[in-house]
Amino acid sequence: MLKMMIRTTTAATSSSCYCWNSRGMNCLHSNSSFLVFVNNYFAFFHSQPSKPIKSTRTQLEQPKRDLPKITNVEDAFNVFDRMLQMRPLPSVVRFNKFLGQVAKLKHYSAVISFYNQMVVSRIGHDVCILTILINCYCHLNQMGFSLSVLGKFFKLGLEPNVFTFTTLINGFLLENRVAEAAGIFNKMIAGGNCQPNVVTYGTLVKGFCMKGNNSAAIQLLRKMEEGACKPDLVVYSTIIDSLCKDTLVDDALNFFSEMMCKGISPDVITYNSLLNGVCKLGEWKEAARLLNDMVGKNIFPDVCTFSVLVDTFCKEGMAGEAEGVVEMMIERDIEPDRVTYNSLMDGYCLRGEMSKAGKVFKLMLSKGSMVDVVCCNTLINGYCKHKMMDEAMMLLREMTCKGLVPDIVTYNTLVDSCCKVGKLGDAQQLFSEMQACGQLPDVQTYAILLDGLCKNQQISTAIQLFKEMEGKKLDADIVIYTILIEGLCIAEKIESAKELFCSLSSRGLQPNVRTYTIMINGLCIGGLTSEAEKLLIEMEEKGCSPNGWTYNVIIRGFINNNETVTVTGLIQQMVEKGFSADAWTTELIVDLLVKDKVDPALLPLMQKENYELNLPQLKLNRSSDHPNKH
DNA sequence: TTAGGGTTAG
Repeated sequence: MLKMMIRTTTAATSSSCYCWNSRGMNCLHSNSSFLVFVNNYFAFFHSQPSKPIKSTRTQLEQPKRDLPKITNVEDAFNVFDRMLQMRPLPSVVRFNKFLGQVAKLKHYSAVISFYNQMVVSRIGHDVCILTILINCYCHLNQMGFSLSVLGKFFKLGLEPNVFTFTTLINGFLLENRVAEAAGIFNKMIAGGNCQPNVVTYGTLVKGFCMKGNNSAAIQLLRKMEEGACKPDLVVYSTIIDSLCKDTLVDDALNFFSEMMCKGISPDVITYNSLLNGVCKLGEWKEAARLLNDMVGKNIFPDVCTFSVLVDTFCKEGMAGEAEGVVEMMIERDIEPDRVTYNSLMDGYCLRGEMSKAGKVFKLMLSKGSMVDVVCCNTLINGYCKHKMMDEAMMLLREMTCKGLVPDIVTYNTLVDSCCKVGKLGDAQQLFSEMQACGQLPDVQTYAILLDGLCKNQQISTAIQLFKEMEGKKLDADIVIYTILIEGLCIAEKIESAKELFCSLSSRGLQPNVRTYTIMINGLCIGGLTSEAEKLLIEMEEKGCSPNGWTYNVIIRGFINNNETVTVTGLIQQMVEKGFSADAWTTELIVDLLVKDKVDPALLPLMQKENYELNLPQLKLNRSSDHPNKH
């Protein structure tokens, strides 16, 4: 079905020339576009032996296997039952191998249940089995149980090894507890018996990267260089990936060169990180170079490489090209996975082609267990963005029927859209429902609902909700306070808005350009134009430069308060700073000029900005400017 | 037999 869909669309688009430069960067000419490169690349790829990676792996892995292959949890239960019935019972090592396989399939709860049955059946423990158990609790975010297993080591007289400690470090990192992870690492270094190895270092490097602390990660890599445990491909790739995610692609490429100079060869994962980094920046030439480089090194793209390309094409609004990539994957017998299809679906959503997005979703449904919460969220987000609330709500109900648990993203998306279409009751109902289902609202959920309430003139309910949020020990950030200040201004409670604004510094919060602009707008609405003007100066002094929206707001404020004397100076300031009046402000200014209420010296300024001084024309041009656009 | 890196959604 998808192939048919793909063929229909690509036929219409593949002959066109494309400019890949929606972000204004490194555009290739249409005749040498990245798309042409990708096509050439795949032509090369087609000439290569079929399925190079898959066949090699199978040949290598087959003879090693001494347990029946377990592909799902049902297999695991059957195999375990058979093992328990064997006499004599299989060795602990065999049970370990079995549990290791099940853990690799991410059936962590099943592993714990098997372990408990092993205890009942008096099958012995060893360091390995307890480490597997710790790993399972870690992945289930139950560090408390992981630590109690560690206690078991001492009770049984077993000594945790480097695997055990590395697993614990990883567990803390999974819970974002980097300091505790680093604590174990430091104890290992200080202890002497069990020194960290390259995997331990790699785990901690990942932890620092997760926290966005690239410099700590790099420092650790440098420390490794000084010692006996040298950084390997994984350590370098982790740092390269993190730098790419922070858009520091040049730094990432420097590490890439450094790594190769040390004789460490990159693999498909390293290239995928770099490719993703350059694609996100729109650096197509670099992307093409990297793909060429991979080919030159006989590194074959995998499903993730293709998914990055699909996602990039989709984000650029080139769903047709993304379909082409999916088709190439299918032709190459590389099965697109849920990430690939999800990106494609998102691409259709972005273009408003919701029926095509729905078709991809159905295709995924037909492939068994491919649909997960993320896929549902993507489609729900698409429906919401196009105000198809009924379809979005229907999908939420379908998710539950299919046993998928809607997460915080699902609810935040839906609550936000209900607020935006004015269905506040539905938004509040979803807010209650999510809590009843055990999904605790986060700061973003509160921000969404508070914004909805404030924009719909329900300030007292908003304040009540804000208090509820404080009671839950959720830290309100500047976004929350800005929403409340705006709500108070909308409710014409300017004094309360001012009070809240003034209290920000004592709460350790710094107003941003949005906060200042909203407060300036509120002051103008309340007729307090001189205070608004003071605030405009103050924000500049405090290092928060006003933007175009700020100037438009204050200029309109002065005009609406019939204080036209100051307007000329403000317009001059705005133009000097490279901002311009939006259609709404322009209309007000032109009106003043027509009525001869402002300095005619404004005329050249307005002409400088190329405004047509013609009212009907202005009305036609009037855009629906929104604060968020600035 | 046990531990670390890459692609998707608000």
